[in-house]
Amino acid sequence: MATTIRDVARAAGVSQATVSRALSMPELVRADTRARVEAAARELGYRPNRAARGLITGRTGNLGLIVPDLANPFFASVVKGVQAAARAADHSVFIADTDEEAGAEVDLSRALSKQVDGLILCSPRAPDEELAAVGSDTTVVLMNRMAGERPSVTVDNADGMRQALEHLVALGHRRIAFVAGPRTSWSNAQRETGLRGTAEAGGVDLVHLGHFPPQFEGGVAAADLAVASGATAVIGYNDLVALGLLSRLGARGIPVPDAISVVGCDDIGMSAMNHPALTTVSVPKRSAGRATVGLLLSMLDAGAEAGPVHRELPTQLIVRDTTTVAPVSPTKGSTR
Amino acid sequence: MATTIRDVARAAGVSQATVSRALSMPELVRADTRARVEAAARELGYRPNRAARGLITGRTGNLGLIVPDLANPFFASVVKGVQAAARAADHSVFIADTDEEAGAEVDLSRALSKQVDGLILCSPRAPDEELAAVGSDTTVVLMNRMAGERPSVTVDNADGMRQALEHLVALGHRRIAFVAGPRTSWSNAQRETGLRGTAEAGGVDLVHLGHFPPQFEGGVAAADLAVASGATAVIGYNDLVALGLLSRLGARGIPVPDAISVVGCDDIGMSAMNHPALTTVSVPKRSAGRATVGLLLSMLDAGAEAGPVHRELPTQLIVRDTTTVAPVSPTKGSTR
DNA sequence: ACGCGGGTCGTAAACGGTTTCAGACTTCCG
DNA sequence: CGGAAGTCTGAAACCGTTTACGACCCGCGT
Repeated sequence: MATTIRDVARAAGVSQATVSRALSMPELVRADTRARVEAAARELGYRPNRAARGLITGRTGNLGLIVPDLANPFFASVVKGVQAAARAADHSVFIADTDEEAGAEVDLSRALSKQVDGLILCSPRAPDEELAAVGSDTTVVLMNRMAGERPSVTVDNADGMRQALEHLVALGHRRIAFVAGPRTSWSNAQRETGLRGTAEAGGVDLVHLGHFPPQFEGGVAAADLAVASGATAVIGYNDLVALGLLSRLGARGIPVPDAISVVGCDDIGMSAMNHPALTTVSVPKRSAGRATVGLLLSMLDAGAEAGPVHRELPTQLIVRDTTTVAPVSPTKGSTR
Repeated sequence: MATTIRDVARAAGVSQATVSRALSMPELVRADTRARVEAAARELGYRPNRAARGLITGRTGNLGLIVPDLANPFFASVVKGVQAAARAADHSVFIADTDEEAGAEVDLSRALSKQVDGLILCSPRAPDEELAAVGSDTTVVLMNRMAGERPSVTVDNADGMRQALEHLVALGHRRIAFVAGPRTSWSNAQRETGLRGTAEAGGVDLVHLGHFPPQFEGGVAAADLAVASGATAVIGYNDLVALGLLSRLGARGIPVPDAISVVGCDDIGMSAMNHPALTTVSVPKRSAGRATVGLLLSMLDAGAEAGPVHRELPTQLIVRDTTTVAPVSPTKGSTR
């Protein structure tokens, strides 16, 4: 039914081999026959079947992307970056959403592995040993986390936290709360160590508030703990968490940023739209997506020659309206 | 390198044909040899190459999904629904993001058509004739719009608008503005006709405010026009638009809902999180995604026997905090 | 005239599966 | 014990493409 290479060959009066060559290695075939083939192909609307080609070349021209939750704007942006880069390189991308379901990435990656040249795995929470199970069949690059010797693309979370903390310190805050994300999240760990390091250096009281789901509701739940802690500023694991904080603080009538400053992380679109606009550390989501497919693609045609690679992208604090100088008389905490 | 059907055959001491049968038509092979084959397959970790299978069966087990913008939470939810349903049916899905770029769906669908059994096209803005160009090669079902005789899944936009309008009328509003979405958007047209119909029946002044981009910024831009129009309530094309309206109204110090009521459409997650929470007409995004793959899959194994099909899902007004009774003395407009 | 090399092109064998067809083996019955 | 019917299994063709190999033609040098 669909037009095949044989149809083109017949129409052009040549063999299939010539058609194949004319289209993919044009310099190997004489100019006039090449023209005949091209004309016939255009005429018949021929498009090579990539699956059949992949069968013999080993390259399918497909990439796989596994993310925990497409509805999370952070991942949505990453996906867009991946998409764009893949399309530019003439690749298609399978996208699978694990729905935050533990262990699903293993199944999904196995299902995909035969159909793709490489896999991008975005699995912040899965334990390392689980990741080890995936991708013996296909080349895998991790995104937004590191694990073992696996190639990966990450963002400099620790430095982002440093920027946020120094910003707050410069504003006079000395007791600062951090609303932690999921206990097993890789980037949460990064952010915590980043915070701890600069907190010690800067002499600030860092209050660690339990582990909360990295969503709006998590921030809502954490807000009361934050004000009770006597902190004059709160850093949310996430923009979503930070927005949750803002919401609950607003509901309680606590003015932001005058009574308490809030900063988020990720810089999702919503943050700029909020009122007041959220101060946040921006992570290059699109670029990270692009960089990851760049790395993956380069690994693919390097032919596993270079060792494991790692790229880390910078983060950047964006100061908006939810941070200001610390209130003059903090309710409690060390002001000495 | 990867284990093939031949490896399994050798390990089990049978031919490839038997392996193939044992795994896909188990009743055709004797119980003991079937057991041997299954054991060998499990042992070697054999997973059939779907691309190779597709080459001869014509079914790849892949679906394609083309959406205008993954970062838009509306589409993100739809995608999640599609994902879930596809996974349940043991299918993988290619996702392509056109980035709102006109004409991109044609290219993308052509690129994908050979690799998928069917295509879900979510292209609210493209003109009908452009859609006609896509999908002569593969079966296509439209999502969130109709066009010609194409099979499609939509939501009852018009009825949703009716519910919203009746809600506002019941609250005493008589002059109501609608912030229209893109001029060429199918669902915008649906929503406008739904509004116009019930507006006439209910005797309300419907103010049509230009065409705005279906985003937060669109709402921001439209807000001032809305208050100037003298309307006591505004319906946004979108939740994003409605949130933009709320933002600008808040910035101008106009109290919502006391001075003006606002209602959105779609019920994206953000709407419930806003303060005040947005009254909106909820559209079943996930279900729509699921229903679309259901329809597509049923068409695929019906073998093009049934004619074009259409499914329409209901919408449901969700009353939250941005709507209340009309203010007693509207600035202007017909109060007679 | 002959051999040789380079440029073009066709034949056929892969790739990893499925499916048709026919043969081999059982089983059962007369 | 022979044969018919039925059950399993294997050989081979096929899906659409790429590619190794060889055939052919041409012009060149000797």
